[in-house]
Amino acid sequence: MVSQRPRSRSGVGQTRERLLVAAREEFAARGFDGAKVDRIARRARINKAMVYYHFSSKAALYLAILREQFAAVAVAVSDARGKGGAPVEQLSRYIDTIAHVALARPHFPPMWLREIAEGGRHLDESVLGELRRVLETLAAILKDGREQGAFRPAHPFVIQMGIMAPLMFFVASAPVRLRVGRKLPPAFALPDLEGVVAHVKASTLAVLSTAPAASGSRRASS
Amino acid sequence: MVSQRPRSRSGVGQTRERLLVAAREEFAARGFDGAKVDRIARRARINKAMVYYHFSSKAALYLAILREQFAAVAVAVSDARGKGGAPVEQLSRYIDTIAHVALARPHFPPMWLREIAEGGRHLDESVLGELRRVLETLAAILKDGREQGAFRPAHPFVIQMGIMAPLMFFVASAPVRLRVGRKLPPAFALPDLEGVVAHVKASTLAVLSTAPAASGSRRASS
DNA sequence: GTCTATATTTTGATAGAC
DNA sequence: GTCTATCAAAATATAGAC
Repeated sequence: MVSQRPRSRSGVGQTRERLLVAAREEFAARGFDGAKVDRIARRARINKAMVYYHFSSKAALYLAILREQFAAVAVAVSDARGKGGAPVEQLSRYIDTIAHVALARPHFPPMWLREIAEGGRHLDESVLGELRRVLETLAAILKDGREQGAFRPAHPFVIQMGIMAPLMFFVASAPVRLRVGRKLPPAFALPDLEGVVAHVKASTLAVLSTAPAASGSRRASS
Repeated sequence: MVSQRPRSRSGVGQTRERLLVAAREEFAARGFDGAKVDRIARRARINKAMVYYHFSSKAALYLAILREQFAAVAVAVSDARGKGGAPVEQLSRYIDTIAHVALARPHFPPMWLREIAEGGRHLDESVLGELRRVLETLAAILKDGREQGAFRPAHPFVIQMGIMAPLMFFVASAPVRLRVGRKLPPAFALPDLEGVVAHVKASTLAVLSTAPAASGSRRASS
């Protein structure tokens, strides 16, 4: 089940990269069961046997990609927290970071949605660990805020849902939104991610904030 | 591609119901590609040939289930809106209704997440139509609120993400949350749906509201 | 309406030459 | 490291008897 990366570095070793890129696209677009090894190989312009040279199975390949994606998210939010600042600022940066990762790694949101739907059947301990790191980063921010009197008590899981879910959903739902929006009155002009980020920030901070909201200061959308 | 329901009503006609129940479970748990017709038949305690007697293909069966689920959501929110009341009340009821449907039909959230991830590949016009009805119901509530000066302008799509996404995500993520939470400090006691509903209501209303928030009146979680 | 085969294709995975 | 050829096991779908 492990990725058994060959240690020799002859040639550019570009094949493995192409394989990973192709697999990421295929898994994101079709899911684990919908993805076909043949198709991955074709996309990567390599032979199917090469897939099994680099990874012991389709499942191992999938897991490697999943792990890399979650690790990237965990590192990103951890780095963001490392920049310090007031709790409100940190939370805002946390949200920006999630949104940024979702944009920079467009395969992450669909894969994450699928894993949720799947009940996490493909998640092993290492991936769960990365997930925990993300949640712990958020929890630390909330704790700081509470101790400094800026935030009221709140459940990290709940806050995480309020942040992560709309962002993942929004990015992943682009194709569906296009199709639904096409037959809707023009007042429904499709929003952009920035609008969603602004909404998530405003709504999350409003719930957490202990300070009376300055009425009229926050935009709800673009 | 259509469900070609036989018109004869001899016997209790229970087979078809069992088939639908089994298929719903299988599709929700495994997705379209992961679901196997053999397994659906076994679960329904019928023969595989019976599946094809009732539905022309696996895809047609899947679509029938998807359509029924989305129609139920559309009807539920439409009914909820029909009960009238002030915009704030209506929006609150809209959120309750979505949460209630997600609980009453536990297969809906995972199927919805998967369809999003899939880019809506299996959604046909009839399903998209139901989806539009849901969005239009929300848009009508927001419009009322805006006209009555209770809500500030907001993008229906964005508001929909802020409501739908956390609820779907939360319900569907129960298994993953269990596994992640198991190794987290006890302060992370798992939240319940009510906590999420309260958060979604509070945060959405806070963003939309034109009235200064009464500081300290809203709980963020349970 | 229901079942027992069975046809046909696809798919994950491997053997073995180069 | 890379390819060709191929196996063995699923999986969708159908024929046809009862």
